[in-house]
Amino acid sequence: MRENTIERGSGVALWRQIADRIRLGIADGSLAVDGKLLPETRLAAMFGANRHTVRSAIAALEQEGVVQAKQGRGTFIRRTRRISYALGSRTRFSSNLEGQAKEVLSTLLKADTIKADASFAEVLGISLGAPLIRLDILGQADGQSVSCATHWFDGERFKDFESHYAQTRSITATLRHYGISDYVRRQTSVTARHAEGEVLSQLGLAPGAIVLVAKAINETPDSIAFQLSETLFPADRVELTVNRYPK
Amino acid sequence: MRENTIERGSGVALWRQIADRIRLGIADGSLAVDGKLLPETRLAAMFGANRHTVRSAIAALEQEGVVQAKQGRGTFIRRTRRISYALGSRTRFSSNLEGQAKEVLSTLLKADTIKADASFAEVLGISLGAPLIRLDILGQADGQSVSCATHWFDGERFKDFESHYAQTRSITATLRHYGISDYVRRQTSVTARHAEGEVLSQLGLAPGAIVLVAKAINETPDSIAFQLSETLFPADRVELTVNRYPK
DNA sequence: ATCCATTTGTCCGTATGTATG
DNA sequence: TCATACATACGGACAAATGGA
Repeated sequence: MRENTIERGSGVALWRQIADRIRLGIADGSLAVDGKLLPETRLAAMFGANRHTVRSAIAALEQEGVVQAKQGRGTFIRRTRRISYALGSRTRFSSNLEGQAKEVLSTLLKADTIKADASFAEVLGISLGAPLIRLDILGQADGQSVSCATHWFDGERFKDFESHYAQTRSITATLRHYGISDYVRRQTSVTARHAEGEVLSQLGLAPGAIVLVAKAINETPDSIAFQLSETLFPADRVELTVNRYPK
Repeated sequence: MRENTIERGSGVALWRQIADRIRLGIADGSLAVDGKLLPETRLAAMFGANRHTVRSAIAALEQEGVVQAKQGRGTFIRRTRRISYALGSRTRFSSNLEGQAKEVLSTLLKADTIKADASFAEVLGISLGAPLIRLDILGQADGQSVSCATHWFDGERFKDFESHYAQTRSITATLRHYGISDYVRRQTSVTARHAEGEVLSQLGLAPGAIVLVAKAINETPDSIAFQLSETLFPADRVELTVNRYPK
């Protein structure tokens, strides 16, 4: 659908660019023939690179669990489709992935209380330095990490949020405990960057992988913002969708 | 807001990772003090890297036009905020950027007719191999490239689309000529990857830059899909937003 | 059972890019 | 600017495994 060129000598290693391209080529089927990747020599010719370089790319993909090479037989594809995550007014993690994965799991990675800085305070309508609850939650679908989210809540309004969350393992249920029976997403903004730091291991990504970054504001039906969040999605495993009629 | 770590030996050169981080740091203000970037030694300490490496990163950003280093004075920031592009039912390029840029420009890069493959044919309800009009359009705001879109239309329904577009320079106006006075976006899916090939020069990006990829389906009010598009946005210049009430 | 083409795996050496001090 | 260490990329040669003729 787009170009064939690979850019050399500048920041991103050839093998990594090729790995990205192969991952895409597997997804849209252009580089795969019945469950098998095209041979290394073919790929090398297509990308205008040395076979060794292609091998490095394949080794990285093997590390990620995308493919598995077998001597004398070829390189077999292990995982293919991308999960769709819908961005809408009623965005909820687990219900969002229903039908796409058999098993959907949320794990609390970290919970603590920090002080609100200016930008948080303004959006949430609290004072500068007021307590702010921060939760880090890992989302998995069928044993594969698909998201890593940080959520922020007003620490005074939601006292002991962590303990309620620990019991229910659901943000929606915990909010209900505080009298919020319904909420909607005021805004989501999306951008992308390289994954870095601890999220690499949390999401099981190879260094240099790209993550989608979705920042969201949730509000009650009377338009009071009560939650901010920043969620990272591995760009090769997840696509975000915006549909005509948000449920 | 997130980690400080930089990953070495991993496909993406340190200087490029640092350049990406500095670009972000400029956008959110965390690495800039009144129009100036923090000194190289400070940055080197923050990233746990050598000053030479930070200098390489800054040189790349200078090449991109993001900053300008002046001997003895510091490194000055030339461009800063990210443009917000709203994804909604009524997504139109130029009206979308109103208020964010003084000058919004669309340039036709290429127009041709190809044959529909299976996936295009199915969504557009045309037959396999039927003519498909393809337009490549560059979007600029205040002299800066912000998007590079490929649009596909049914070649039989929209005969001579290119020439009408050339006159009006507007897809909305051209569609009106074919009796489509209104249309909405059925779906947008978003993912991200490294920019590659000719879009690098079209968008004025450094190799290795990340682009958001938005694939969209537009339909008439009676739910007939008539247009597919794939738009690339430089992730460091644009954020995509989804709002509560799509206009 | 043997040969052959295909395909991945391993080893050598060399040149250039990246990162540090 | 220099020196050093390691990562990246290339080229060639050959070994090892596979499956079909």
